[in-house]
Amino acid sequence: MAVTSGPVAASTDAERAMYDFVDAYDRAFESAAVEHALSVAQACVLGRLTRPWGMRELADELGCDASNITQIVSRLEARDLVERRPNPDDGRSRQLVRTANGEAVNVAFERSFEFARTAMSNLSPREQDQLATLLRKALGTTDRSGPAA
Amino acid sequence: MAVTSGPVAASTDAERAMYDFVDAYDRAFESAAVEHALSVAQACVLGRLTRPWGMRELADELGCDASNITQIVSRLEARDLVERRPNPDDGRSRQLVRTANGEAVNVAFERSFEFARTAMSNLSPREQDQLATLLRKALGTTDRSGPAA
DNA sequence: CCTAATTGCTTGATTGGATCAAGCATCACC
DNA sequence: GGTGATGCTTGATCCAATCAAGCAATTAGG
Repeated sequence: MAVTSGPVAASTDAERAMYDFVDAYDRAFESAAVEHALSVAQACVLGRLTRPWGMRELADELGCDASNITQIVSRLEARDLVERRPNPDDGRSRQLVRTANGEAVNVAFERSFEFARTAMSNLSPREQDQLATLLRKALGTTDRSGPAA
Repeated sequence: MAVTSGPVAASTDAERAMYDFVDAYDRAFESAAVEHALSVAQACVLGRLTRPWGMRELADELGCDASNITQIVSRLEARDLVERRPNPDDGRSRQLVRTANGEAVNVAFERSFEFARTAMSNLSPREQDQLATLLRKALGTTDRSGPAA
């Protein structure tokens, strides 16, 4: 059930478009993960390791318990996708990094997860900018990209 | 780990906006579910029952095994949120409906899940239309709302 | 220094979600 | 009315998530 979205009652047309979009995104993510024998959670973790991360740090980033990260990482480590290194500056902490194997799998995963690229390729550059601006505005985020008025 | 999105490598600015948006959506959904002691999967199922559904039908809709639905529904039923009725037209099938209780919880859940409404309220009506059009175009869906040339 | 509190991570237990194989009841078709 | 499909459930297994507890290393105070 990759799907969080649903036919929430009394939604406007714009809201419906949002649901459909998020739904498609989530399904595409899960499907790409499964292609490479990863769970969603594992793909999430693997994807963040563009630099060494501490376990605690990852737990905070992903908004879950540290012990959850422990077990997910243990499974990734058992498959030689990540490595727990000692942190030279703090004996309690670990530095989590991708192995060469993990790099390769992550690259393959990102290639499979073509949702974003496909979606964008359906839009002109100008439309892409518009979309980014609208999404950020909808989120209430200060738009860091737009020419904004 | 409500989050499927992640800092996927080499993403453009527009892709980043997408990730952030989906991430925010998913987190909001889960958070609203938890507020009402529902899991994401339970909220998903409960939310679809605007009419009676068969178990098989639900499984297809949500893209999972029928036995998965069985257990989720069993938990919802144990909490008196849904009811399994016999299908008068087919003795094998069930008609899954919300109880009065389930209706109330679902309404409360939808009220809590204000993400869509909040997001839209940050946009003018014209911008909402634009966003819907762009999202549908990005999905490659035939836009059913737009003036679309 | 040396203790005490804090911090980072792990373990164990428990719950829920997801999938698969198997089974049972009902239906549909011939 | 027997055979095969269909709808749902059960049982087993694995993973994700959370909580309580614990250990080790660090930090803070005396």
